[in-house]
Amino acid sequence: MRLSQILISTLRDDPADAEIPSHRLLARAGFIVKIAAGVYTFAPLMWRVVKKFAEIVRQELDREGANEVMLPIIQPKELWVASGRWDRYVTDGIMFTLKDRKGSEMCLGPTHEEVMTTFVNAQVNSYKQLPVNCYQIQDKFRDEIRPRFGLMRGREFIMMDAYSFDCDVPALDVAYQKMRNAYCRIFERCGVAYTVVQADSGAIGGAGSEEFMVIADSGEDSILFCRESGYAANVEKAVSKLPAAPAGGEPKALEKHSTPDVRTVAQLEAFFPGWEASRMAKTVLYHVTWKAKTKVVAVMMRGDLEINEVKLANSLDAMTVRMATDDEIKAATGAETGFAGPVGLRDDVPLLADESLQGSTNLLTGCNEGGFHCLNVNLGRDCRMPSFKELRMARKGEGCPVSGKPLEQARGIEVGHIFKLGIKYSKAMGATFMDQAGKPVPFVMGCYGIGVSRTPAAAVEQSFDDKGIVWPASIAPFECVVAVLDNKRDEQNVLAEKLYAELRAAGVDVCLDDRPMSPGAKFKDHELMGMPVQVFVGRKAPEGGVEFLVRKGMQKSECAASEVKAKVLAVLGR
RNA sequence: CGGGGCGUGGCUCAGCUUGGUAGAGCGUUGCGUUCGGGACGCAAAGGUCGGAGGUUCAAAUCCUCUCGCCCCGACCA
Repeated sequence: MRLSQILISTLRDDPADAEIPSHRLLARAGFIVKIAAGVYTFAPLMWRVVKKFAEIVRQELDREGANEVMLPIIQPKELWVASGRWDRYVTDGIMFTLKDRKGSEMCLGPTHEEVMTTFVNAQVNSYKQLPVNCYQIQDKFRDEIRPRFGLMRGREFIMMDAYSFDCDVPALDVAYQKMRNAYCRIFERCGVAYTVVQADSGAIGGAGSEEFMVIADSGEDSILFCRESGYAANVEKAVSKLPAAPAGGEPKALEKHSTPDVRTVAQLEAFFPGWEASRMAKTVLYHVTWKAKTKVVAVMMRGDLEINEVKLANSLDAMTVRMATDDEIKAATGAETGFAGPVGLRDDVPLLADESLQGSTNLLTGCNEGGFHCLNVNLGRDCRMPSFKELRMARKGEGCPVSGKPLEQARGIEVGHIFKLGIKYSKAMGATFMDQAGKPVPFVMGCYGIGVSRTPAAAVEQSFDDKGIVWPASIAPFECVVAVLDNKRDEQNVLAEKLYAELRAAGVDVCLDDRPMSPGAKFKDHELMGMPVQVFVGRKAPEGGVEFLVRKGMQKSECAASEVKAKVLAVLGR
C-alpha cells in the first residue's frame, strides 16, 4: 500500500478528552475518531490492526475446531425473556432496546448466549453431533454506565464470542481447556504480556471462569497473585489465608458501654484501649435486590477486614447489593449509622457473618442503640447465630491460599474471559439433545469472549513511549514502512520503489510512504504511528544507502539497500 | 444515577472575574523559496462562542433551563 492513498490524519496536539496512553495515542495518530461517548470510527490504519488481530483469533480458534458464524445483532425480546435475563438487563439499563413498527420489543445484542443457544438447539438433535463450538466476531452494544478510555470501554465494541455445546461436564472441561489453550496462543501471538486469573462469573452466570488480563497501570481491574505458586485471581474472586487475630478466650459476661459519637472501628480502637480491630465485629447494613424483592441485610465482618460485595451478592444469589443509606439503617436497626450490631437486631433483618468470625468469642460489636456498644459479645448467646459465609475481600500482603507467601497486587485490563456455563441457559431455554438412552438432555455449555477492539488498545497501553505507539509486529497496521524523504528526487523514488517491491515479494507487510511531506514530518509521523520497522530513503540514495530504524528501542542505523531485506526479515523474526 | 470539571474556526487553547463590534498557535488553500527532525516568507479562507429562554441600550462574558463531553464511584470484552 502507498500511504498517499490511505486516509491518514495525525494530530500535532494531544486530544483534550483523552486520558490514558492508548486513548491519547490512538486518537492523536488518527487511528480512532470519536463520534459519541464510547462510540468510535476506526480509521483505515486502525481497521488494519483490528483485522490482523481478528485473523489471529480466527486462526487459533479454527485450529481447535471452532466454527465461525455470524449471528444477528438485532434480537427479539422473547429470547431474553426465555433465558430470564430481559428484566435484569433492562433494569440495569445496560441494554439498548428498540421497538419495530409493529411495536414488538427488540434489543441490540450485548451478548449472544440466547441467539446461539437457539441456533444450535435447532441444528443439533443428537449427542452424535456433539461437541459443537461456534464463534463470531461482531459489534456488541452495551449502554455502559460509564464509557471511558477510548476503546477500553465502549458502548459499541468489537468482540469475539464463542459458545461450546457438550453432552456432559467432562466434555465441557475438554472444550474449555481447548479454548483456554487457544486464548494463550492468541495473546502470545499478538505480543502482549498477560496473566490468567480466576474470576467471578458475574452477570453471565455459571460455574467457573477465568479472565485473561493484560497487566497495565491503567487497568480497571485489580488482581492478586503469587509468584511462588502461580495463584492469580481478580480481587472480586480472590481468597487469602486469614490473617491471625488474638483469641477471645472463654466467654465472659456481656457488657454494654456508653460510646457517644464513637462509630467507626478506628474510633472504637481509640475508645477502648487494648481492643484491637481484629477482636471487633463490624455490622454493615446492605440493601439487597433480588428479582422480585428487596431487603435490608446485616453483614458482620471482623473489624480489620473488608467486605467483598461481589461475594456477598453471590452468597445471597442477589441481583445487586449496595450499602444501605442512613435512613434505611435507621429504619432497619432503630439506631443511627455507626451503632448497628447483632445484639438486639430485629428478627426480620437477616444476619450474615464472614467465616472469619466463626468460633470467635467475646467480641466488641454495636447493639442497635445510638451511643452504645457491647463488649464480650458471643454469637448465638447474646444474639442470633448468624449464617456464616466467605465474604471477605482478600488483600495484598495476606497469605497466598496455595503457598502462604504474601500476595502481590497489580492492575489489569480484561481482554478475554472464559466461562463454564453448565446448563444455565440450555435448561432455561429448553435447548436439549437426545442422549444415548434416547432421553432429551440439556446442552452443557461454555462461553468465551475476547475484546477484539480492546486488545489492540491494551497492547498500546503496554507498548508505547514518549514518541508514540510501539506496535507489536503481529498486529501493527504494517510491519514495515519504506519512506521517501524527498520525493522530488528521482533516485530516492526509484530506490524506495525497488525496496518496496522487494520486501513485498519477500512476504513482508510493507507500505511505501510516498506522501509529499518534509522529512521531519515523516519521522514524527512514523514514530507516532508506531510502525515496527522503518526504512528511510534519503540523501544517501545515490550511493545506495538507506537508514534503518527499529521502532522498539529506537535503534537507528545506516545500511546498504542490498541489506535491507535481510535486516527487515531478521527484525520480524523470519 | 451521585460527586467534580469542561463546551469559543478542523485541532489545542486565550478572552468570561470587572458585559462594549471574536483572538493566538497548529492545520487548511494559493504563490514562491526549501527538502534529514513536525521548514520559511507573503497572501487567503474558515467561528449564529453547544442549544433555548431571560436580564440589559448592549451578552462568548451575568441569570435560568437544556443538550453534549471528560474525570472519580456501582458495570464488563
